[in-house]
Amino acid sequence: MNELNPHISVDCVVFGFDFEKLNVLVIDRGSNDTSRMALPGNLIYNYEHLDEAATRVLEELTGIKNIYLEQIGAFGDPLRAKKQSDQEWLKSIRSEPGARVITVAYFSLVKMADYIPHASSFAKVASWVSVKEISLLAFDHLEILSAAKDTLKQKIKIQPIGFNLLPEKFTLSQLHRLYEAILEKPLDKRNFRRKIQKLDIISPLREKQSGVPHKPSQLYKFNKEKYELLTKIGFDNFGF
Amino acid sequence: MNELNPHISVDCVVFGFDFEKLNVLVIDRGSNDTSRMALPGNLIYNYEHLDEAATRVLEELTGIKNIYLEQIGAFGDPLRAKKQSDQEWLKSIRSEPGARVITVAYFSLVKMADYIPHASSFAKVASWVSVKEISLLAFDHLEILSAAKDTLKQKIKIQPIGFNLLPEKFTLSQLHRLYEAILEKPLDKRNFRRKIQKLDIISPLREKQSGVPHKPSQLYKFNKEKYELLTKIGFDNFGF
DNA sequence: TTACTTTGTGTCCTAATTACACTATCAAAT
DNA sequence: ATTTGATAGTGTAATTAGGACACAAAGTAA
Repeated sequence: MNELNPHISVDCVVFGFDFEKLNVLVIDRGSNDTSRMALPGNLIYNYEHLDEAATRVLEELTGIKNIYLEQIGAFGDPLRAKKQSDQEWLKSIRSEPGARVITVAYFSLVKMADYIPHASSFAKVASWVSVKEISLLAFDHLEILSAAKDTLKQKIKIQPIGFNLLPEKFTLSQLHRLYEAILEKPLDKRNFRRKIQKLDIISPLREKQSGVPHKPSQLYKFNKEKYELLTKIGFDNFGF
Repeated sequence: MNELNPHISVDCVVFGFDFEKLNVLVIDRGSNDTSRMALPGNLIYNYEHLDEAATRVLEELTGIKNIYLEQIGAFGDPLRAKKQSDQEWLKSIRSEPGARVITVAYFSLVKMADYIPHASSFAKVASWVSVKEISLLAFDHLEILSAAKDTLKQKIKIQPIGFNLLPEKFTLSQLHRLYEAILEKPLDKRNFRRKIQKLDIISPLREKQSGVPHKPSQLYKFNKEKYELLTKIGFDNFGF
């Protein structure tokens, strides 16, 4: 048995929604070649909780605090260091030859407006890429992304986490398109609206869209209090 | 930053069903004191996949192969080594002072008859303990057990994994009690039977119970083929 | 033969789901 | 001022699923 202990990193799948499709934050490690794009991640400190490490990595990258974060699981097989060939990255983690990396993956939901790549003053620049356009990523990050999508799909069926992807004020159409984007299937407009309204976890505001070249839409906000009531009853099924 | 790398272990929550309640395999590390009971687990080898490590640990412990295993997630905060006081265990993992342990937790579903503690010829003896009776475990294992129960509850709603806990031939009543035990809520007998039969993933055998002091029950087997058909349609909701 | 135990079944009522199409309201262009 | 284009917003009917509920049947044991 090799006595080397593995390195532990956290990788984050940060989802954002642009009112049309799901996007993910990726770090461009050179060209525009997707095989050189990676999920944001870093080694954990020795004194750090796993969840805190993920929070830190995201804040270092985007400056966003109070981010919705959820663990996906642990990834990393012993061949990972051999499969990937990025010597620079290997050095950057102070890798001894033969040492492996185990990564604990997280997924995160943020309001896209909270992170605008070129406005950021952070070292590595991450950029938003449509989830559908990603067919290759560095390391095992494609597998992690895939797991993140699955976890998100499941999770949104039992908890109202989608609101983390929308601004405080949003329209039913935006919420509708969000659910369609996450679940990757069309949902009937009227049935969706009826269902979401019956849940009674969103409240209409005294405000409508303005400046849009069509009928302005009613704005709503997520009603956390009413949702808390539901969970106390053991509610865990949004029926999608 | 401390340069020590953490140790990685796998811990397994092995569920078994005795036709009445859910049980878990725990290792008795001394007395009958539950604070000294722990989930089976071990350090991973450096050349080992995470899933393989979990498979190995279980086989070393119980001799069972082809076990249903699913990752729950990674656990372990930097204080774990301080919180727990078991010096013997610390030594057994060759722990440097200050080194932390991160554990990747798995849950596993086995047929209880496949592992009978005292018939085993394995070093550490694990024993079956009713899940409901466990209110304390060593390390952070109670937290892991709790996560395992939650994961199992969710998972059984979308995949027919419960059959891993039953023998090849089982009765509808046994399946019924299994679902009640996992979901921790009563399910109406007739409604349960109707629902499970409509799914069409179990097939009656030309065989009935015998030797029981009551009306003998029809035996069924899980029909994997029909289930595969369902999944191809994207079916993922058992409606519990 | 009786007592005991568990199996196995059907109906009614309510709630949830699906499929489906037209009018209303705004900005922009003419 | 009128038209065009775009999206918002709404209801109903038919089907399907879910929940509550009680009694006869088939075996063993006494």
